Amino acid sequence: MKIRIGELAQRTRCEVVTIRYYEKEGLLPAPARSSGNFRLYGDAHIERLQFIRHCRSLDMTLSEVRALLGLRDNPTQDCGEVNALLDNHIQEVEVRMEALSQLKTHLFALREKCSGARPVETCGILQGLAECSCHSVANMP
Amino acid sequence: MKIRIGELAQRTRCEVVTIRYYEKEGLLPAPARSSGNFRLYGDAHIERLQFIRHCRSLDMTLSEVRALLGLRDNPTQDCGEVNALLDNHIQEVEVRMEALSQLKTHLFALREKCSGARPVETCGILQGLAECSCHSVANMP
DNA sequence: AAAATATCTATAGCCACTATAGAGTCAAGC
DNA sequence: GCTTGACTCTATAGTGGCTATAGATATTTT
Repeated sequence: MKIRIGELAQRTRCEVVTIRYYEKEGLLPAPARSSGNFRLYGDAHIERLQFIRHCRSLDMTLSEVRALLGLRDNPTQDCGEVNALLDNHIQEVEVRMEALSQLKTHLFALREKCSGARPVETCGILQGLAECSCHSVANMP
Repeated sequence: MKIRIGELAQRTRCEVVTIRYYEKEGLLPAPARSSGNFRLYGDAHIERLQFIRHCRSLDMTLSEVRALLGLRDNPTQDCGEVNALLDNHIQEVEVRMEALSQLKTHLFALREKCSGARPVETCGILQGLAECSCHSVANMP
């Protein structure tokens, strides 16, 4: 039951180029090839790619995905590391949400400064943006 | 009152390389040069760079910053465009927050699936990740 | 047999920087 | 005057996670 890259892409809702990219990055093992040099994938590939896409849908980096795949491939005593990785990721997401929330506050404050119907020269928004940089640069991935 | 790039960097809390990058990108005009070919900046540069950094701290893209600088440089009748740009940006941030919030929900649900003290083979998290991709890939900048 | 579609490789681009290499400039101390 | 060290210069490559492109081959459909 071998499928080609296009069908794999359809089944996993993952772009063809992205599949090849994952292979190059070592996340997906290089599959068998047809006589015409087309990639031929089996069930294990489908499942593994689904795993990767699911991780990505949870906004994990490829390096996190790589780590999880490694733990899957080389099972250890218990899955503490898996939990730790996930906890870590959850924390990062929370930090990011907090940053975004503050950002929104600043943006609303800035938006309040102008109602929109006056000459650019006196626009409170542009003036607000020109004032001293009162908060640090958000560093979001 | 001309300062060199290092002092400009200090005053604006912006890396030296980033200043040169902004110049290359056309956000900052090329400054005068000393006899030894060092960049020499004046007050207008300082103010402009602060404006840029402030926009960046609000997570605007450089293309948004470029647009705002353009409106500043070529004042039009009223500042409706400025307001529109900001509203648009605020909306993007809101969309991003909503996505993150859903993400967190998914992550918590996944985290619940394993308490951490069992063999990797039966880890609910890894199993959860291997199951069908039930939500789309988050597309966050 | 021809046309349309799918696949192949290799390379460049995206964003907003960051890092590196190798050379030149300048002020202070000896 | 000479060295030391801090600063600056240009040019180039790398980051992440793809996306886009070009040009060549393979397979499928008409």
